[in-house]
Amino acid sequence: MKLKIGEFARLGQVSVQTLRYYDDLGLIKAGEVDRFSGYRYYTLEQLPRLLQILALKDLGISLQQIGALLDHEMSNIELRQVLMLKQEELRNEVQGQLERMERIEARLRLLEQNERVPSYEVVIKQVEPIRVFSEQGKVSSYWEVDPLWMRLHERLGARKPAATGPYFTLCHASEPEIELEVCMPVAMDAEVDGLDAHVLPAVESMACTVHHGPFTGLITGFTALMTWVDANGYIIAGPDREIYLQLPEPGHFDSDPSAITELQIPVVKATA
Amino acid sequence: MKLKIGEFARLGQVSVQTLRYYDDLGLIKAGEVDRFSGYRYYTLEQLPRLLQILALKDLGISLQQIGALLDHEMSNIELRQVLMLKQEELRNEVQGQLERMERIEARLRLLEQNERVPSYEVVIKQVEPIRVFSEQGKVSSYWEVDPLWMRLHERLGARKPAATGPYFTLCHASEPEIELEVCMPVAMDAEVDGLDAHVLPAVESMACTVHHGPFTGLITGFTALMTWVDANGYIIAGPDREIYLQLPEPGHFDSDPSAITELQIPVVKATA
DNA sequence: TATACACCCTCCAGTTACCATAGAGTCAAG
DNA sequence: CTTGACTCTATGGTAACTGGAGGGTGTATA
Repeated sequence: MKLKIGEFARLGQVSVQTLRYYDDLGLIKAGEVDRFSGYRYYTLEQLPRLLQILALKDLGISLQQIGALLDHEMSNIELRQVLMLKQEELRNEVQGQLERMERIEARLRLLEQNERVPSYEVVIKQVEPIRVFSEQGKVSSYWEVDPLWMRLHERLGARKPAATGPYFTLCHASEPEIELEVCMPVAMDAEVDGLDAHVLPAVESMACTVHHGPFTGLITGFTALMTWVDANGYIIAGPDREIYLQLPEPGHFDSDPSAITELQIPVVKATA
Repeated sequence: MKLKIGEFARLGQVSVQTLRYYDDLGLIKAGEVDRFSGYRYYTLEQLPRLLQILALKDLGISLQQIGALLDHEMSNIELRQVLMLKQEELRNEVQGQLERMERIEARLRLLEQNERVPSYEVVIKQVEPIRVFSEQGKVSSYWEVDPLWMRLHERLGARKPAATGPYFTLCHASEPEIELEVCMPVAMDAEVDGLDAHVLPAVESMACTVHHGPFTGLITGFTALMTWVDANGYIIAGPDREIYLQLPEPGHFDSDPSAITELQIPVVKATA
């Protein structure tokens, strides 16, 4: 009693191509192949093997592994490990998908209010430790930060080391007073005698967005960023940063539309 | 201020190849390409677009759709639909994955007890309606089913229509008495004058396995099937079927190892 | 000025588990 | 003998990249 491939396929609830594919892979060879026509013939005895394949595939195991398994090249201790790994993988995937669903919800809510594609996109990055020369101080307004830059400039004097990235500002506190730190990133081994640089530790997850336009708009950028952070179930976990990717023309800080500034806030997932 | 592809990639936290890929797709073209070296140069102004792409991708939207979206070929009503569809899709996926995890658990438990790959694989199929000529009756034991077959045979006499599949038995009840129905599947339009066939309705989900060996072992097959059904959170929802894919040699029902029988039980997912 | 080294280019192959199609051959019934 | 359902091989496609070969470019240092 031989079955043509189509009949066998129906019994196993798979497509004919799939069977041919498995044949090519050697996963389940046809019991007999007609020498002249090339027709594959299967027997009912092969059905259990096909079903085993489908069952294992259904658990998410790759065809390669299934092959190894069925040819007894894999002990059931290994199978166990594979299964537990798969489970772990699935757990993570489910977790990720749930988070993605949350983000979609947030986006849909945003869409309710806003008409167009939002102007601020937020991403979560990891940030490496950065070594900086910096100058910290209290200011009475965000526009009074210049003196800090000048002090930094003076301190470094002529022996300025090379900056390894754009300058930025850290905001340590805004209440009761605004406390800022202006930073110039330098190489990990850079030294200027008599001055000490310090290292900002790495940040696991940093919510980031990019503001495009004059500094007067930075506040809306921060607002959008904070809104996102909140809507996506994060909480703030450190001083935020303002990174001057592209400075405005000197003297036009409030009007040059070509300025580009990255806004960053360290966050952690709220565990509620 | 132009950025080389590597710098731009770092800002967006993507790989250089990815940027080149997106360039090929036209998703985000380099702002300038050196005519001679072929070097791509990006500007900071392009960063927001890249971040938008990444944000949308992160929501699970395909690059194609993102392209359409950013080029304003897709209204935000459509975006909304896409997002809601995605959400639905994710919900189903999560559902599926949770079920898969359950199956893996069941398999792991099975592995605890059993040493080898299990001898019975279970699959869930959909089953089409089947038209049958059948003979129903009560028997005192599963070995007393022969008379039913003979009655069916007699009734059909010489005017036997062609069977459209293997013969099978339905088990309507096993308590207090065993009530069986022996069936011969026929075409939907087959008629034998004076006899009426009836139609077994389609079954949404049928738990199926294949028993390979003499009939005496059928009981272990059914046991395995029921165990699986139970372990995977299903409950029985109709009469089971025994399909004689390959009958044993006549007179050796209890010993012929080449018999192949498919065991089927209609089930529904337990809603607990 | 030479050279080292990091960076960039294009093109191609590979990943997974199949599906679709073309063009040709085969089988069983009427 | 034809018809229609089936089968064969071989190739190309899917999504979103990754990796590599083989070769050119840009800049900082010796």
